[in-house]
Amino acid sequence: MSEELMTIRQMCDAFSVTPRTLRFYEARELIFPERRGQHRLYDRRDRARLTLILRGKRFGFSLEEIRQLLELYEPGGANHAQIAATIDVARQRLDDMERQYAELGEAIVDLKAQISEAENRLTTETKDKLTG
Amino acid sequence: MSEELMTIRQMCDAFSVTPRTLRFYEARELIFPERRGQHRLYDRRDRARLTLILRGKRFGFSLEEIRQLLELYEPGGANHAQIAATIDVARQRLDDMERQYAELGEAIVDLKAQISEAENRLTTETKDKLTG
DNA sequence: GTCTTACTTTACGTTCGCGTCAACTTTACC
DNA sequence: GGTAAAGTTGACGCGAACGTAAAGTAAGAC
Repeated sequence: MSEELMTIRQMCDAFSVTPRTLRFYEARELIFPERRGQHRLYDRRDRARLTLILRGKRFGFSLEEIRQLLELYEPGGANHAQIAATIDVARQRLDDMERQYAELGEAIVDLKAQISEAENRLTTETKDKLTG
Repeated sequence: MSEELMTIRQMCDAFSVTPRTLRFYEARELIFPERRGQHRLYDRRDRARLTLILRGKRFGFSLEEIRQLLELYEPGGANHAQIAATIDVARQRLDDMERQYAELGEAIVDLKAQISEAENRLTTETKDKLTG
């Protein structure tokens, strides 16, 4: 267990996904588990990538966008031009994320206000009944 | 023009959506334009709702979730129990949004670090070529 | 050895959020 | 009143991200 390999079931339990999902991500070339015979085995690297995949999904990125971003987290392999291209992609995503961050902050403030306003309506309505 | 009514085309141009999209939102009961004869006419309220719809979509909410949230922004009509239920939904959404906000902040820091690291790899590679 | 259990591939099905015709009706303009 | 522009209602199509059933394999338990 020098590499802390996990079976597909252990992965599913750990990350709350289904086997279908993991195989789907593999088909889309987002993760590359080893094969011991026919079975898949996931190592630390696969788990790190899956964490990033699930995070990306929560932010509304498509699997293809996530795949491109993951290249940025890979140490070697790509050539100069590829790295540069990936950086460009990443910078655009970063812009999107920062815009989304700001907007989300506003929306939170907004929603909070709406909630307390609605709460006031409730208590006021109650008071009306009591004093009416 | 006391209510600043807009045709579907004007709406599409103003919000960068297609007529199909607006009719789809109407079918899902997210907006309720008036009818002048057969044609739809959108007022200030419809535009406000559409703004919230598009914002919600950017945050990854489904149209059904958005529909529920929109009830919160509606002044009258609902009864006590309905308002209370809507507030519950809203609070859960708010939790999600705040979690997402925090996580997005981390992801931004993370991605920035990855980008500058990748940039360093580029410049280092260049230096290697120059000094090699 | 066979039974169970975990895993595999293949492949068709499903939901969401619209796109894209097709066929009609209005409305605007001359 | 004819015609073009804008709008209308179906209805089917489509890509993304899986769900799900079918059928096969491989390894350990007894």
